[in-house]
Formats: sequence, C-alpha cells, structure tokens
Amino acid sequence: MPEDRPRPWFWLLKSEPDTYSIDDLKRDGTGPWDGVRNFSARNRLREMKRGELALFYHSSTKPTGVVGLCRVAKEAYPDPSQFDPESDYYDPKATEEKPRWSMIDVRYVSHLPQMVTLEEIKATPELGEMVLVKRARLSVQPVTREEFERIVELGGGTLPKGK
DNA sequence: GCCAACGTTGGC
DNA sequence: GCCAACGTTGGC
Repeated sequence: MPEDRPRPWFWLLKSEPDTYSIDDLKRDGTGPWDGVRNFSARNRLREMKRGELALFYHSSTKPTGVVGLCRVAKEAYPDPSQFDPESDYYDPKATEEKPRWSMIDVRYVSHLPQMVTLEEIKATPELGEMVLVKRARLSVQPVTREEFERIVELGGGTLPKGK
C-alpha cells in the first residue's frame, strides 16, 4: 500500500477472545491494546491516528473472523508491561529511556450483525489481497478502505459516521 | 494437539 | 549481512 494514500487509514486488530474479546471492549468502552511484541505490528501501531477505524478480529477460536469495529482512542505510547519483570510481556532490552514496544487505546464502535469468517474472506475475490490472507500471522494490519467497507457490508453492518 | 509459516536471534 | 536454529502464531 502506498504511503501517500490519504487519511484516514483503516486497520485490522487481532485478539484471542479468551484474552480480550469484542464483548470485553464493549463492556469497557475504551481498552488498552498492549502486549504487541512483533516489530512490524508495533510499527503499524505507531502509524495509527486517533479516530481511525479498525476491524476487530477474533483469532484462535471457532470460527475465526471479524466480529466488530473499533477506533483508535489514543495514539501509540510506551507499553508499561515491557518494564515489568513480573509481566509476561517483560522485555529486558527495553528501558524507560529507550522503550522498544508501543501500545494504543481503542474505543468500541459496534458489533457486526454477523461475523465475517476467515473462510468467507478467503472466498471473496476482492479480499484476496488482504494482509490477513497474505501474511496471516501479523496481528496489527493495514486494510484498504475498499476492504474495510466490503467486510462491513458482508457482516451486515453500516459504516460509522464521523469521529 | 499438530505443524506450516514466518519472525527473531546470534554466530560467523 | 547471511543464514541456521529456534520460538511463536494461529488455522485446522
């Protein structure tokens, strides 16, 4: 995707629902997106702008797929768990002066009326170039506007207006 | 639970 | 800077 494409950009965020589900985010209103320990995913987090929309994807469940929408509530800041030796996400190479890992906050927007499964996405020709299909393991991904809108449509949802 | 794909580390 | 070894993700 060209870097000069106009804002807003669109995103896909993966979470295991056993860890943090769309229902958890709905309950919380705004939630932390932390624990990312992969450099490309982190770099994507750092590109995300407040107000931009993301597809909320449930991974490692049956079936996997997009279940709803959220938006960036707070842009990237240092993930405190990297400094905490007690945390699963502790990184001994990170220091307060030179943090390695970032997190964002996201705000709940909506559930899609129907989940859009990975199977469905793979079966939709216009979605064949999605990062989700091409680089399955990346947990924070860019999505084109067209892909975003197509998935919302497949899920029977409506595009949220404004910020 | 398996295992393919792929990201990261570290020796050279 | 390459690449083998190793670790992790995530669909199935």
